[in-house]
Amino acid sequence: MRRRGARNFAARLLAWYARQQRDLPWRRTRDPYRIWVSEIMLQQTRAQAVIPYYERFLSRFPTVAALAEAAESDVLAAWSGLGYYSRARNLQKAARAIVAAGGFPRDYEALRRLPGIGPYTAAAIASIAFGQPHAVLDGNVLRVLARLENDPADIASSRTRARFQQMAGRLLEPKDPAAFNQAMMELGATVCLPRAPRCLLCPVAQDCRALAAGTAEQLPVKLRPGRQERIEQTLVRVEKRGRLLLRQRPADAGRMAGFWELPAVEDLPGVRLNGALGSFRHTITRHLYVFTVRSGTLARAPRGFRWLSGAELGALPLSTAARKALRLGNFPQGFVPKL
DNA sequence: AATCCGGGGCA
DNA sequence: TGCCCAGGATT
Repeated sequence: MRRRGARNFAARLLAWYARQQRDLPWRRTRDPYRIWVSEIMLQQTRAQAVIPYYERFLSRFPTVAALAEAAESDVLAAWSGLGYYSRARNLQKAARAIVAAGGFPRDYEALRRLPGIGPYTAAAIASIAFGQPHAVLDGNVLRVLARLENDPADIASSRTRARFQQMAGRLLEPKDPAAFNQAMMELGATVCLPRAPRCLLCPVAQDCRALAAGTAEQLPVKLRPGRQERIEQTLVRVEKRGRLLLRQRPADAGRMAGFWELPAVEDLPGVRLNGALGSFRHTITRHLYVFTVRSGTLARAPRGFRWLSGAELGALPLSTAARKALRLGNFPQGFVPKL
């Protein structure tokens, strides 16, 4: 980059990546569909968390056509537990657009027009699946670059991001954009860690101005307090003849639309409450929910509710909060909520 | 430019 | 407990 030029930087990085990269399932294919699915799942989600979902999702929907033809509830059920469910809806919308267009888009601009594909994902697919010279900029790359340049700018600001995007583009090795991009992210994920970076193992330590200055652990700078809000709520598990009372969130609900969840106590006028089954915490973005779960009885299902068996639950998108609530007891028989 | 969207893993 | 994660859409 500076002292020795971008070429030598890329050479050191790529040599390291060739030896030290993790064996991840999406690195064993060049199928654009599989690359695409992996990139969507990896948005704001760690690789280790993605792996089991990735394998299951692809065995369930092996091709773009299979995904396009599926029922949305099946797609959501396969995504259930991964979070950010608009990713799954947009993935299927995009699959239908790809089928309608007659093929997978190959260039950055066309990829960028698909729902759920922003600047990062378009660059990732264009480079990894099609070898095009677009530099990715994700949380890992931002951190690596801030440290390489010892740059204290706020990475939450869009100006800083635009500047770093240019920087990444200058460093990019045009002979192998796929490996270069993945190597930058791999470095951030396994060596250039947010706290306690492993600088002794870093293949580009000689290029790093933050290491020389002793500021690596202070970088990157990210302003934005974002206070957490605490919300307490009581959920009720109402059972009748081996079935559980659940309700489906409306299709136009802002978050987790279409997901099945347990009723809160205020949703059930006339419910008779029994003992407490336990409590648990559940964080959604910046809200900390503290749920208490009680069992209750009710003669008939109120409007919008249904009685569901354990087998039926298994095939439906179930909120993670509902799963945690069901783990507190033994209902329904034989149903073990995955988590 | 600020907010919202899930959920888990880590020190 | 707070922070971060192969971000994107909406306002």
